[in-house]
Amino acid sequence: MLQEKASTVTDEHVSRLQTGGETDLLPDQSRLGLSTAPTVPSSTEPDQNIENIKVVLHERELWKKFHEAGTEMIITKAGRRMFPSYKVKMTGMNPKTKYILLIDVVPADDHRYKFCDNKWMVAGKAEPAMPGRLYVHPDPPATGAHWMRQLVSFQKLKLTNNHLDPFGHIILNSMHKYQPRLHIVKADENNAFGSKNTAYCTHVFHETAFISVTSYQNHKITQLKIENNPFAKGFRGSEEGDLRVSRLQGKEYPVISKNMVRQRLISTHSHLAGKLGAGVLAGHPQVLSSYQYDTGVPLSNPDSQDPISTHFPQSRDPNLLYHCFKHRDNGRHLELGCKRSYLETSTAVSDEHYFRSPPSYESPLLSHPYRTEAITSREACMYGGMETESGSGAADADDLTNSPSINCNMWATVQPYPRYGMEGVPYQPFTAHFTNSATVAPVVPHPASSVVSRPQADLGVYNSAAVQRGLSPSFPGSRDSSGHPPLYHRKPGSPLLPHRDFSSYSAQGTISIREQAYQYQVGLSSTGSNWTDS
DNA sequence: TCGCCTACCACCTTTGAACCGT
DNA sequence: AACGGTTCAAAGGTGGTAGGCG
Repeated sequence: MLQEKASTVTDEHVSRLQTGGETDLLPDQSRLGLSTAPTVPSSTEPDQNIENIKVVLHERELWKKFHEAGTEMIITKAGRRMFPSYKVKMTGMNPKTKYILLIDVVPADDHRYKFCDNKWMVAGKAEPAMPGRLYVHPDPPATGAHWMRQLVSFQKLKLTNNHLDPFGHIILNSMHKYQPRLHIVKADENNAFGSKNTAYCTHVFHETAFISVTSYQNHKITQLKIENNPFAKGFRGSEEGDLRVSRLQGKEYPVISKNMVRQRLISTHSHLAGKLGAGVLAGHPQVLSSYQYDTGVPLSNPDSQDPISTHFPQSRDPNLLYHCFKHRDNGRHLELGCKRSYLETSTAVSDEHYFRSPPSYESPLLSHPYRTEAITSREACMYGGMETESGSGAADADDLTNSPSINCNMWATVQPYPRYGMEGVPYQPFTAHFTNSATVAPVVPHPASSVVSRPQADLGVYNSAAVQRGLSPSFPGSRDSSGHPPLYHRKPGSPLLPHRDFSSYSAQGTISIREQAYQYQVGLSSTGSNWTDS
C-alpha cells in the first residue's frame, strides 16, 4: 500500500523534475541552514514521509565563516577529521520509523584548484575521482525519535588522500572542491536497508563545501581552525590578546603565537644544530621575517565584496540541494522527490560555467553501482565517541536494541569518473539504485565513462549480500532462525564488533581510470572474508 | 625551481580505567 | 555490593615545519 503511494509520488516528482520542477524549499529555510525535502501532496501520511524530514545544520554560523574564507579540509594518509564537524538537528521524522544516516562527499565540480594570490583559482581539470565512499553514522538504524532526540554528529568522519585506504575513510583528491551530502534512509523492518521500497532523501548544505588540501593554504582558514577547534588550542596565542591585538592593528596575517615561535625555534634549532652546530639564535629574525613575508601579502583584492566567490571561484552551489528518491521493485530507478541538479540554477551568470562544461557528477550513492565494505578498525568505525556527542548513549534502549546493527559500516562505491574531454555530455540525472539483490537493475554505462556494464552492486546489494555475508563472521550467507543476518543480532552488552566485508561485489569488465584503486578494491572483495583486523 | 606531500613534533582534548568515599 | 565522583595515564586530534619527491 505504501509502495503504491510511493509510486504515485515518484511519478509526480519525476514529472516535476522533467519540467524543471522547483523545490519547496523556502528562502528562509535556506538562510537558516535548514534543509528539507519537498512536501508530497499526494501522500496520505504527510508527517511520516521521509520527504518531510527537516535537517538543520548545527553551527551554521561557524560553517559560514569558513565558507566565506574558503573552507579547507586537511586530508592525510591516516585520515583527518573534518572541522567544523558535520552535525545536524533532525525534525519531522516518524518517531517510530527506523532510519539510517549516511554522508558522502562528492566532487563539487571538475576542476583542480591552486591557491594563488590569496585566493583559490582553477588550475586545470580534476583528477579522476576517488572511489566514492559512504560514511554511515555509527549508531545502528534507530527510530526517528532517537535521531531527533539530540544532535546527530558525524565528527568522526575522516578524510584521506590514500587511494588504498583500508580504513574506510572517505577518499579525496587534494586541491579539489567537494560537497558533503547527508542521506537519510528509511530502514526496512525486515531488511533494514535497501529493500524493495527503500526510501531516502538527500540534504546538502552549501556551506559545507570545501577544498581538500594536505596543508592549509589560506591563513584565514588556519586561524579559524585554531580559534575554534579545541584540539588546536596549543596553537592559540598563549596570551589572550594576541589575536585581538592583530585585529586592532588591522593585520590580516596571523599573529605568531608563542607556541608557533617556540616550535619554529625548536625546529630551527634542531635543524641548524645538526647542520651548523652553532648560531641558533641567528636564525630567529630570519624565521620571523620569513613568516611575515609569507603572510604579509595584502589580502584585499579587487573582488573582495564577494568573499565567497573570491575564495571559491565558480561556486555553483545553490543554497540547498536536496534529492528524494524512492526505488521501485521493478528495477527502474525513479525519483521521488524533486531534485535540483547542478545545472538547475537561478542565475545564468554564476552558473554559466556549468552549462558550458556540464560535469557528470552523478551521485555515487544514487547513480553508480555499489560495492560494500564493512569496516573493521576502530578508527574506521569511529563509534563510541559519537554516542557521547550525539547522546545516543542515553537513547532509549528500545530505539537501538531491536535495530539491525550495521554499525561501523562504510559503503564504498566505485564511481566511474567521466573521462576528460567530455564537454557536451549532457548532465546525467541522479538515479536511485536502491535495489533488492534479487532485482538487479540494468546498469546503463555512463556515457562518459569507460566502465563496462557490470552487475549491480548497490545499496540493495549491501543489504542483501553484504550484510548477509560479509558482515557476519559466519560468512557466507548464513541467517539465523529469524531470517535476519547474524550481524543483526549481537549479544546484549557486547561491544559492537567491527566487521569488514569486501566480498559482496565483484566487477566485470574494466575501468580504465583509477584502475589501480579500483582493482585494489576488487582485490579486497575477493579476499574480503579473510580480512582480519590489524 | 616550484608545488605538493609526508613524517614528525609538541601541545592539547578526550576517553576510560582505577581508585576512593559514601 | 553498588553507585557516583575524582584522578590520571593513554590515546588520539591539532597545526607547524623540514625535507622529500616529481
